[in-house]
Amino acid sequence: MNTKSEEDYLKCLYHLQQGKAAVSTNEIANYLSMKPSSVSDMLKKLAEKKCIHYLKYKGSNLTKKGELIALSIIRKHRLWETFLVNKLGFSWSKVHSIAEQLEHINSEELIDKLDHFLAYPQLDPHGDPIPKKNGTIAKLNQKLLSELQNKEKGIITGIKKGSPSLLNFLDQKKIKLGDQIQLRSILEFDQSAEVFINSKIINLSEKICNNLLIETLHD
Amino acid sequence: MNTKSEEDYLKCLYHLQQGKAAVSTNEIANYLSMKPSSVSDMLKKLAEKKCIHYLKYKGSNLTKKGELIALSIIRKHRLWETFLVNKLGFSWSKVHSIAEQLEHINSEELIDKLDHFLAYPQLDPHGDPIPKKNGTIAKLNQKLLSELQNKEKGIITGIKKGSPSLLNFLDQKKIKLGDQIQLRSILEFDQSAEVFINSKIINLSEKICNNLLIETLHD
DNA sequence: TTTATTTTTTAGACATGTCTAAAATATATT
DNA sequence: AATATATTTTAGACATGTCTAAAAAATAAA
Repeated sequence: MNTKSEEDYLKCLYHLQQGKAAVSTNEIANYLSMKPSSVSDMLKKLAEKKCIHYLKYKGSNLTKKGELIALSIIRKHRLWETFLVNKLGFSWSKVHSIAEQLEHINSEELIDKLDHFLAYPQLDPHGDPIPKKNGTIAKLNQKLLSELQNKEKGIITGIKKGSPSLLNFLDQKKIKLGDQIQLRSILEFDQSAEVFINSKIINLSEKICNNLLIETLHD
Repeated sequence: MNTKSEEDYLKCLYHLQQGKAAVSTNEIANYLSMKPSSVSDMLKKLAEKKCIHYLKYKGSNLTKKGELIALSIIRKHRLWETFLVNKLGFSWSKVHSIAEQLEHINSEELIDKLDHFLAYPQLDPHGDPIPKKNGTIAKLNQKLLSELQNKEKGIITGIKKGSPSLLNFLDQKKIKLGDQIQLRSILEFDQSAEVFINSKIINLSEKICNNLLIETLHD
């Protein structure tokens, strides 16, 4: 078993190493709000446990073993966030710090049952993919609504330029980030879209389609 | 804020001091599977934080402050147990160790929302009363089914002599510990009871009424 | 390519919460 | 009441995970 601290480092490595070959000690220290010397100590320990590859002065990155641990923490974090928002009615923005605590609870059966209770969600409330039990994780696949294939569905994860007027429009239509949406058809004459959302079909203008980010789902 | 360790000691004190004037160091050590010397150290610390009254060589007990902390931990523990059983489908016997972890999660809003989600339960799945947010806690009020007032309701929390044949009978009738039950009437000629349980009315013999423990509820 | 700067590691300190062994106190026995 | 036994505390050690300050290595600048 791993300590909370070790888990935090592995999760941090996972987030920082995306794409990169190695992560520097300073980056980690900065991310975790710790001193580089503390990070050095922990990196040594994680290397001994075969969770990371670590070359002094050169940086570190996760081994397969470390990556699987990181993914299981991220899985727990995102499932708990989903629970907090979907079941307990928390808002979006307040769940992160609570999930940071819950992600360290240790019980495989708990997570299996939570996953089932939530009906095996694919994305968390922020639109990030939830790793599967076996450690696979879907790549983010964000598109504009206007780029969706016909009948393709996904989850509204954001808007293109942060224009507040669009947020207001969505609000007024009772559309929230996190809602599922499916493209039903694009109308010829004005390129507006017929979409299925919240159990009904509505029409969204071309401009809106060009500014609404959708994380596509494939089941 | 208190550490997990401090919380464990306070909760332990709460459980051990019921009725007694003071709890001995050895009792605590035994309950927590620790050495008495470790307990001494912690008692000193908790006394400094005004969570306990502590007289060297004489034993300790909770202050009002310590008691409120203990009750808030017990509240969290029992709410989480209720969640695990009622929502996630855990069995009775497996929830304790998971709740031991969850009870240390720190977020008042989380517990408020969980309480609401569970519809403000009064008893946990083991039939123990759940402390209220303000620190009040109902006294256990276990009676035999045969001692219930007419129309009184409660939760089945156990059987008198652990007779397995009664458990089998309950099983067969799909009655479980934790089920709510209400006495509707006692029939004159054989003292058998008409009770409302699991959305239907059934008849239970006098013998069964004399062996079924009910934790009565008053709302 | 030598020097200055930045990054990283090492060495040693500290807090927390545990332990063992020994000393102090309380309780039980005769 | 004196002695034996049991309980509790103290003193000192250790592991974990952090820190500061100094040394070592890598990188950038002149």
